[in-house]
Amino acid sequence: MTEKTLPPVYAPEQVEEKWYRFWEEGGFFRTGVDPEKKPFCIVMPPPNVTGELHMGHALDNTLQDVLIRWRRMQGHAALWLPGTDHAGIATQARVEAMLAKEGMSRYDLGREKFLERVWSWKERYGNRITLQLRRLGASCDWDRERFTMDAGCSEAVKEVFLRLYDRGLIYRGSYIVNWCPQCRTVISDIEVEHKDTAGNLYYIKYPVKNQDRFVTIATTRPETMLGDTAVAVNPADERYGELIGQVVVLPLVGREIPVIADAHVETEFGTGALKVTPAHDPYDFEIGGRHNLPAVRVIDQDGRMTPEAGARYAGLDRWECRKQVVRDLEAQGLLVKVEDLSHAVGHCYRCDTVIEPLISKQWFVRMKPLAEPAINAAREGRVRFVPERFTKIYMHWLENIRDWCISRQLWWGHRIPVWYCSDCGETIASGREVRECPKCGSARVEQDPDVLDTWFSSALWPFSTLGWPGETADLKFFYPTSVLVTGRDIIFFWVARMIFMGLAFMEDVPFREVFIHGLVLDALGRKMSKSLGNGVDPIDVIESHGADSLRFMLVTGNTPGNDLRFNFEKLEGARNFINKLWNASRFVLMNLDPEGSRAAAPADRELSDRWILSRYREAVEKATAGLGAYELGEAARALYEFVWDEFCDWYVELAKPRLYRGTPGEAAAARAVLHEVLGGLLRLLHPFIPFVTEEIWSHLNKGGAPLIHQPWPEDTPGLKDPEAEEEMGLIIEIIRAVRHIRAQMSVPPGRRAALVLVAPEERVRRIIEKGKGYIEELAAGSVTLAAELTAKPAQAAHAVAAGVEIFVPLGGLVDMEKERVRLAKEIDTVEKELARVEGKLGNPGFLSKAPADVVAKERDKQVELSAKREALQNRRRMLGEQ
RNA sequence: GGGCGAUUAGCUCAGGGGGAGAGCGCUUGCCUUACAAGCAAGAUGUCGUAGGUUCAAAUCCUACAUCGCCCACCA
Repeated sequence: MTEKTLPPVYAPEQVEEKWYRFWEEGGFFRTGVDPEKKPFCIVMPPPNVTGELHMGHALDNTLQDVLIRWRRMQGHAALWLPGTDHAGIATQARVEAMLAKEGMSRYDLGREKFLERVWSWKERYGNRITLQLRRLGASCDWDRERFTMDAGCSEAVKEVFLRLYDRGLIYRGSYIVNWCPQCRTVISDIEVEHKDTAGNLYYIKYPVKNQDRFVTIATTRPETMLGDTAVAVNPADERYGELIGQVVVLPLVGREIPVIADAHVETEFGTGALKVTPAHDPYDFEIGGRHNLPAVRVIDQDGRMTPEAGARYAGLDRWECRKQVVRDLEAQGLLVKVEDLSHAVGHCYRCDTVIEPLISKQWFVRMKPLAEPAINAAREGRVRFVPERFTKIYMHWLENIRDWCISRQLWWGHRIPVWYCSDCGETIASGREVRECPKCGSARVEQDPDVLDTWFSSALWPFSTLGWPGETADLKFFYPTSVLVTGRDIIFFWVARMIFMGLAFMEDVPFREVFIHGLVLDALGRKMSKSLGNGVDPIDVIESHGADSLRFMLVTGNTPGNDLRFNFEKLEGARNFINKLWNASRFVLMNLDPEGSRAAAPADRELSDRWILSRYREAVEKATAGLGAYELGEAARALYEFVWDEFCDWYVELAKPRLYRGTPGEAAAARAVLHEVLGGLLRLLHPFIPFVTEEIWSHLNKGGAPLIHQPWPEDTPGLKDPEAEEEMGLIIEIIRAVRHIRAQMSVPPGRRAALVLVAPEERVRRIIEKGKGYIEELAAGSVTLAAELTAKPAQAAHAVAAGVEIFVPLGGLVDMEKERVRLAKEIDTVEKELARVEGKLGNPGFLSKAPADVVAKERDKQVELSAKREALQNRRRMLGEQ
């Protein structure tokens, strides 16, 4: 009776919360070390604590959840370890913005108070995204939730820093770095986004000292000329040969600077003469290093000109100064021309401000020694990318890697565990607070004010979350983790760094496989972004269509590594599918044997039962294979097709007459098979759409164990029933043909028509015999057709002669004549090829001289071709010889 | 400048050496006791262009074109 209470439309909002609570509180997501089971572990890419769930997260976490739920059902110790990232710049900026509203800056509060504010902000808002992940259905082991700045992770960060420092792989130095004047911190090379920007190329004359001539240089940044300390030309450049070693007078400044030769100067670009500003250009910095040039710093940390730029310019904003310099040059007649130029300009990935290269003292990680093992690991296949092509991108980056700048001028983050003695200048790296200098005993020691790049702690995530630097059972059991699922946008930021850190500290890769997915684009194919305002909020979607619909939409039609367009039609398609499943289940539940007798002896099964069970095996096979190959979209699609096109459209319809009008035995058999297949389907679909399947399961298996812990259906290709599949396949074709006749040709009841079956006669008779009932049922009203079913065109003609007016060749809804021609051609080519192979094999010279494997290959080919020829000839026979 | 991906039905996309696929949209007919978020029947494609390999190419190879992405110190 309760079955009747199931509404005809599935209402996700009424069940999702209930089931999530049931799973979480029931401890169904919990996993620990279990030597009886195989470990399967995914460490979640930690979303920013400041974050709100966006479509990218939804996709990433859906894929992970599908894999985890699948492996859990397969009986693995499936651990999905969640957590969040402290997101240095992002979080600090968020809290600073809050302070700004109160009219304060972090400096007003001071470091300690400010950090307190950030922590309380984190306590208050930091769990937001994890709550949103729950709504998506993410089956993480929340008891193990971690944070990149919790005690354990902080311990790991310190330990790694100190060990790298001891190994000489971390050093401090003055280098030119990418400075963001807005965020007021240095950022690493990969945090700089190069954007093509429309700019100008200014041609400026530099007078040669004591001579009446000039060198004309070209620059996009005239304001930096105030810091020039040389002009460089290519030594092979004939135009400038005699100038090398001469001195030019820097306009506006009056400084005398040398003309030097450097082989890296392009002769083609601009005038071939390059102004050298070591303090404000990475390239010039290197030239400066090679030639021992002084660096004159003319721009400060706020992007303003320094006193060294000269009184006229000091204090000006860099853009203001550019205009001023150009005006001044023009006034002095030193500006030759200005050209338009589109060139790549570095922007801050966070705030989009134009990066200012500055010389600054920072901490770096020496990358070459760390990169090498990471390259080897990929080359040797110890870590495998899916899709494969991302291996190349990863390798290319590591092969050309430069040292990693890891210090950040922020307060929120892992503070660099280094102290400096202001008396003797000693640098002390330590895991503990240092109060006095171990060298001179001075108490005037101060910790480095900077913190580490956020990605430094993320790089340790796969082992810091499992208890490193302790030697935990978790580490032994779950490390290396099974797979990393992430977007291709953070291969460098994160994936590569985890790999080299894992290799450096765990002596093994952090994960065996990296499953890369693309971006979620909007309906027009654009990146979803806040500034465009084209983002779709996953929570809105969950509220309107349910989490299962969102998940299913994200998984289907998505192939590894490729972008995915979000559109509502697809979402509706997913919802409709879920509703279809819901209704098919309603049907099964309504017809369930009230006595609960489910088992039907195989003997009671009829053709359609055998058929659907066999098709079900096929679905199991495809779903399992798809999941194993990370072809989740393919797996989901196979299930979609099975549910809709086979189970609903055919089997359920074929079961109805037996349920409604059949003998008790027939009805019981149908019920049992419906129950069995639906039960299996729910398992297969559970990883993709966990809520609705668990809900249906609870009705189907009252009082039983929940679906989430049911075993995944075994892949049993041996239980397939090819005979049933073939017979049923033909019957389905017949039914479709009969319907076609009726619909297209409007056969009124009572009028006679004939179907021509393209198959050997005795088979046709058998099929017709078996399929008669089905045909009468599903092509009702056409019953008079059944008697006329016939095997050969000739007989069809006979039927026509006997007053039958319409006939349609089956399989022959295709053009029979065209088919015959095609077949003839194919047989011809196969025969030709076969003749060639047989000729070869009949040649004693070939047999005695050719290598054994070549001969074997030819023999295989012969067998294959003969089989093919036979199949083709059979088909031709079936078409009916003329 | 280098690398990668895409190009298949009106739209969004799967597939992939031998008979062109799905969803949506469209046409026609249906509220048939699971479902109108549905059922049944249909129409629609020289699979970007040009070469090559092959008995056979939408599929593999090579160029090219268009779009997109990533990397890069031509100021």
